[in-house]
Parts: sequence; structure tokens; C-alpha cells
Amino acid sequence: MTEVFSFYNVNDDTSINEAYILIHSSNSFTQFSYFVNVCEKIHATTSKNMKVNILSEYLFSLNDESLSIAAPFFSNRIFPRDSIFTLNIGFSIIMQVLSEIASLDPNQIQQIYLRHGDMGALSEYAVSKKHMAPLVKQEALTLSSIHDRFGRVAEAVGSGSGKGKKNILKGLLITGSPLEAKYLIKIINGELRIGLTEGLVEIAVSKAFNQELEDVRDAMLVSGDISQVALLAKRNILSTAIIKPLIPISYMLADVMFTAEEIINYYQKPLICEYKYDGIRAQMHKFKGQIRLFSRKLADVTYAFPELANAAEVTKLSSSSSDIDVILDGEVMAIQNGRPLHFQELQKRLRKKNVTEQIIEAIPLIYVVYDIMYLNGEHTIRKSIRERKEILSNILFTKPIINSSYRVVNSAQEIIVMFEKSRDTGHEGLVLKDPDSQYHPGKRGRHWIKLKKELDTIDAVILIAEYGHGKRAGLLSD
DNA sequence: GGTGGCTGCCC
DNA sequence: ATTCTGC
DNA sequence: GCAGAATGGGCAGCCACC
Repeated sequence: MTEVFSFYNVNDDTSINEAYILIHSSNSFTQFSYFVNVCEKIHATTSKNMKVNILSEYLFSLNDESLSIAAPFFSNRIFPRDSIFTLNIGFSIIMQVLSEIASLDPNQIQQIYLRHGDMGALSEYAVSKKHMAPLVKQEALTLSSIHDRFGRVAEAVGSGSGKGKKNILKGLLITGSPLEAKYLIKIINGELRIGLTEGLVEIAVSKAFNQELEDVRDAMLVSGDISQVALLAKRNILSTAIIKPLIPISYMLADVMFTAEEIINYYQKPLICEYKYDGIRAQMHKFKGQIRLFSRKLADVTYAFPELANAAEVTKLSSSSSDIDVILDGEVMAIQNGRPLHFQELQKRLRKKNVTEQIIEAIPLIYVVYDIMYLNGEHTIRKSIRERKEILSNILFTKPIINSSYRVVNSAQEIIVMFEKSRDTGHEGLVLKDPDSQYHPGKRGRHWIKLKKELDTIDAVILIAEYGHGKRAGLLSD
């Protein structure tokens, strides 16, 4: 109980009292019904402070296992980020299962769905009308039991696995109350929709475990996994979340502007300008000779691009022949005879499981490196991109890995020239970068600006705004 | 063994 | 990915 | 200005079905 009191003392908001009673009037916080109760309370208030207080009290009350399960649910995730699991349960399977539970034919359930407009609400309705019950008396749903069954769904493969998955889902839904069924579906769909943003969840974690919000956010930048970060916060070891090779970090993202003039007017200074490559964003890690490639969502896609992993083995500093450890940011491109292939060609390789010699030859790839986040034991994300480019220039890449070329531009005219050149070469447009900016993982901001539209389609944009006929405007611009 | 529906993940 | 919207 | 929600095209893998 001492922990409870110390927690209570660090919060002076009066709404804590309500949240405190809410949490501690029950005796089993790991029950799913309790999770649902918390969600409903969070949904019911429009006060962000109140949402945070309710959530932080709840997170505080959970044991480690339940915390690591529940935290991702609040961030619209099911499995931790580095998990290869997916449920493969979507709209269709849910509709089938709900129609069976409610003994309504699929058409009827579709109609009801259209009225609700929300799968969670539909699930609540269907389970309230259920014409079946579990064959044997079931224990009440807990975070743990739900997690176990999600795991079994994710692992189910082979003939008959579809039916098995539906049965597990059906069992989950009819075991709990209609309200629990509503939230189960919300979780499965990855849409809790209770007015919680990722940012509020981070605040709740910091309050629950009495950690500095900045420390929680910093840990999230490199971990990206709210489940891990919540546990680290609870153990007071957030500082151990550091950038290290073979573990992916979030990507820095670009903002959009529509004209060269807008960009020049905004920055009023020289900018780093490089092509916008129409490929697949990829993070390359090299550590003690091991190579890993990660996709946009940080899935390990090394297997899909063996020639890139091979070429990375010999990456080294130009000043030394010894092996280096690096984390690189760049774009995987399909390219033939010096010209980019259509994105669809690249897509064929991304998800191909059996990467044959034939397909490697048919769709040649390059990896264009444009940033570096780590080198030989030190992260480089706090250095300016001017410095990071300098570091990159001292690394020797071997084909098909290349260092992205860039120019420094200081006028709209220079940008337009580069843009035309980019399009002539078959690229999408330009990315302009503030030379003084750090690498901000997971952030979309005005440090990187993409310019992909033709500069003379501005008239079409105005048509969209005035008449609201987006599709027609698109035709006019052709 | 072929086809079509479904899902997730690229853009 | 783009576009719209609420805070 | 930011974050979330809604939207769209295309691909491979997978399973159900014939």
C-alpha cells in the first residue's frame, strides 16, 4: 500500500479522487471487464486531464504481465512492435462470426452494421442477442486469457485454421458481456476510439510510474513500443532505452509543400535538396557483421533483399578497412538501365517469400542511403543533417548500395531546376531538408519537406477548393 | 490444381 | 500514400 | 500545427471452395 500512497501524493488534481475510487473499489484489476470499465470512463469524459488520471491509475494498478498486455491496447496495438504476429481477422470474418452469434443471416447483420456504422457497437448488439453460450462454464475474461487466445489465433496456420480462428473469436465474444465483446472487436480492429491519443497514453505512463514525461517520450522515440516503455517506466529504468543496432527506431517523416517559392519563403536559407525516390523506405542495421533491414512499420524484411544484405557486409569507412557498426536510413528502389522501375515492380519483391535468382535478376534493386543514425557505438541523431551527410560521405558503400547525392539550393529557381531533373530521371520529386535539423525519430515536421506535384497544377488545386470536384480537377490538370 | 475472397502492408 | 477534421 | 480518421490502388500469401 505504500506504493499507492506515494503515487497518490504526487498527484494533486482533485479528479484523482474519483479515479482512485474507481480503481480500488474492485478487487481484480486484471479482469477484462475492468479494462472495459476504464475505457468507458475515459470515453465518457472530454477532459484530457481526467482521461489521463483514469488511465494512469489503471496502469498503476496492473501487474507487469497485464500492463504489457493492456498498454498496447490503449495505443491501438495488439502485439508488441517487434512481434511478427498478426491476427488476420478483418471485416469479413468478424461479420461472419457476429452473424453466427446473433443467429442472423449475413445480410441482416450487414444492415445492422450500416445502421451502427461501427463494428464495436455491432458486436455489442450481436452478443446481446446471442443464441449460444459456451459449452462449458468459462472463467471471466482476463487480459492474460485474451492475450493467450490472440496468440493462438496468430499462430493458427494451415488447412482448417480459418475455422479454428473463427471459433476462438466466437468463444471470446460469447464468454464476456456485450460490452466486453464491443471492446474486443475495437481492439481487434485497432480502433478503440475513446478519445485517447498516443500522447495521452505517454502522459498516463509518466504519471502512473512517477517518471518525467520527457524521459517517457525519449524512450518511445527509440523503442516505439508502449508495452516495453511502460515496463521500463514502472521499473524506473527508462534510461536503458537507447538506440542500438539490430533494433529498429521510428523513422523521421517529411511534411509537404506545394511550390518552390513556399519552401524558400519559409526557410530563408540554403537547403539540402535530394530526389524523392519512389521506393520503399528501409532502415539498414549492421552490427558485428550482422545485417538487418526494416520496413516502414519496422518489420524485419531482410529476407526479401538478400543482395542488399550481402552488399552491406563490406560497408566500411573510407579511412579504415575495419568493420563498422551503423544504422542507416534510405530507400530501396527497383532500377534498370539507370531508370527507376514502377513501384509495383518493387512491390512484387517486397512480400515475395521465395526469393529466387530469377526474381533478383528480373527486378534489380538498389539501396539509396540518405541518413545515418548510429555509427560505431554512438548515435548521431542529435547531430545536424549537415554533419550526418559529412559522416556519410566518409563511408564506402558497395553496389547495389549507394550514397544519395544531393545539392545545396538557395533559390526557387534552383529548386525548380532540380525538380525537373528529378522528374526527367524518373523520380517522384524532391525532398528538401533543413541543414541544421537533427534526426527526429517518429516525428513529422518541417525539417524535411517533400515536393512531388508538378508546379503548374496549382490551378487544379484551386478548382478543388472552390467547387469540391476533386476528380474533375484531376482530369483538368492532365 | 485453379480461383476468388480476405488480410495486411507498401505507397 | 493523400485529404479532411477537430482540438 | 498536430494527430487522428477516412480514403484509395496494388501486391503476395493464405485459406476456403469447387
